[in-house]
Amino acid sequence: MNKSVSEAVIKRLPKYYKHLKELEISGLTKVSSGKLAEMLNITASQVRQDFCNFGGFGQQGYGYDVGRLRTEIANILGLNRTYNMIIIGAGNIGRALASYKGFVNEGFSIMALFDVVTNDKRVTDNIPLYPMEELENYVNNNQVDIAIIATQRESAQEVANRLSELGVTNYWNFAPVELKLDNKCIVENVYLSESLNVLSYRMNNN
Amino acid sequence: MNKSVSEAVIKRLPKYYKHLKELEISGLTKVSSGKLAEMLNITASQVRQDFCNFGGFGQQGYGYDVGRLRTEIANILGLNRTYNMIIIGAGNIGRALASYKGFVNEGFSIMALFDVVTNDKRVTDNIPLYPMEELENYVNNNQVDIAIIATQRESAQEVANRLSELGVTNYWNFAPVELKLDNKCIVENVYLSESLNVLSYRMNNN
DNA sequence: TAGATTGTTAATCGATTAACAATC
DNA sequence: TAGATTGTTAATCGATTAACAATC
Repeated sequence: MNKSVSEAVIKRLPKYYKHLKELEISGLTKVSSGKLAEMLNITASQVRQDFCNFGGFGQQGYGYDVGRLRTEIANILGLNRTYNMIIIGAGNIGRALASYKGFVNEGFSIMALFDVVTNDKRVTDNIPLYPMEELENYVNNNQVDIAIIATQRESAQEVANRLSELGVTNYWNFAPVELKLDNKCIVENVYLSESLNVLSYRMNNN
Repeated sequence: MNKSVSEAVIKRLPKYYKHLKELEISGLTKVSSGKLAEMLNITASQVRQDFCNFGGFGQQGYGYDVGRLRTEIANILGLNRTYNMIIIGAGNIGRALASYKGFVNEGFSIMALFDVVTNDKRVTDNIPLYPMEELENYVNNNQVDIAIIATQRESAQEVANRLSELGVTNYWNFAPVELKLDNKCIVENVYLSESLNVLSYRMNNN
């Protein structure tokens, strides 16, 4: 099993998962590597190789059972459990993520928002907004699986350090910096401006 | 010159650019491939190979001139001009992007927001919010370089079709669907839930 | 049984890394 | 001149693709 699954494969897993959910909703119960390949715009070979990394979930001559495959991939992705998340930074992005309903369905719940300024900002939906001073107290008394860093670039590292000392190891980072944390920490970055720059690159080089 | 630059290289360009800006701010005027490699966490060879794709901007025995290199990469990325953007969908993400100040510095300005519901929502900062019926009229009378799709999943494709018919060819898509548009269109996707799923994968497989 | 389609090995392709002559 | 460092070619590594025996 997963002794170093390549980055490329990992990035495709959520795509498989998404398409399998769609297939399941549309009532299909079986799917072939060829069909999945078409949906993801890759080759059937690659689909089979990808699943082979995890043992292979198909049946020769038949294909893959949609429900089974979806469950297997959900397990691989860790979607068979729930995650408590907090957001640091109640600015535009922080509040947008807080009120976005899409994550909860997949087991990711946002428990609290933190910001230096708490007065002029409303609590978003039913999620409480705490001042930064409350961070230590909150984390010590609540399970925090993932911290979402949605602060200004300047304070992101400092906030991550504080969280790291409190034992938080998993970060979804929206600040345009590379967080330097010790090796046991896991950081997944969303660098919006890089994405926008790639778009403008393509606009000028196609 | 750029006869098929690989995806991997393209994705690194914004990172080079970001670090070069930092170097410039910190007052450094020269930088070596080794130094840049260290900043990006790659090898010096790779840095030189990357720049070689575009002709090479260095000087043997010296290194790269920070200002020159930054300008060259800015040109490659198309950052030597401005872009007029509109946002379709004034929900959480749409409004967050509208009020985010970071893009304007790089020449990306948000000119208008569109949504089916315009009454109960305030105009964000100074950006006007129009009803969807105004879309055709607006696009026909204003330069729109990039459309940001921030609608619900369900309406994203339909909105993109409308824009495409109006001649808009460049899309920054935040809806969790793959937009199907003709080949001359350029779509750059930001799939937040895929990023979150990769995070949970790593949390469960490290 | 015949047809379909997997899992997996082998071949190919492309990206990364190493090496080094060129030269500032 | 000697040291540093590029641009670029060659070697290596890893990912994708092709092929096919196994088998449902």
